[in-house]
Amino acid sequence: MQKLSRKFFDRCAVEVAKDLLGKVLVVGDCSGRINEVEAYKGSEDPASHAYLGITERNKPMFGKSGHFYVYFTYGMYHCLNIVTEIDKSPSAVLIRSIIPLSGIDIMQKRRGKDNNLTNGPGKLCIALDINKKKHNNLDICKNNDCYIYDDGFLPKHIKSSSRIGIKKGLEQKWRFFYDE
DNA sequence: TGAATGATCACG
DNA sequence: GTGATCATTCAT
Repeated sequence: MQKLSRKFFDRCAVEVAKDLLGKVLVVGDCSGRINEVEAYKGSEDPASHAYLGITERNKPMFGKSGHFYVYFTYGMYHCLNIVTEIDKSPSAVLIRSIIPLSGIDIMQKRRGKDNNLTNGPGKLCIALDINKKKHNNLDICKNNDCYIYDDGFLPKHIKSSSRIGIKKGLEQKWRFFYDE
């Protein structure tokens, strides 16, 4: 079980995004394997929250890599990102979907009736009880409750497409996922 | 296809 | 302050 270090996250967001596929995200008593992500870069990416510069919300993206960036959207949902790249380069990887591994009963309880526990950015934050107050800007390289580790699993075929739910930056195929 | 639902942002 | 927007989800 190799816990991912700062060095892993300190690279181009697109590379980190691809390499995060198959890794295991741990948040408290729950965990799941990452199977869908999106990369968001800073000044060169009009779809990124960081495109227009630093604000109160996107501040974590301008900080050190290996931190959570959690934001609240559509008045109802949280989304989870991992900050990447060196120092002040404001990039991040959005975790869009995970496959539940442990703490499934807890996640079931939090999500209610729906069988699809964690197959969407808003859903997985509900299942893992991720919110801005507790998790935003958390250093996942130095935390014992929240971190990502490599258990040796390698996705067979990684696919890519345009990112979901955005109007700008559709030409970049920075959504990455795998089926098996 | 559209309603839910409120933080966030740019503007002034 | 104000109005538009929004890296979503769920029920029609």
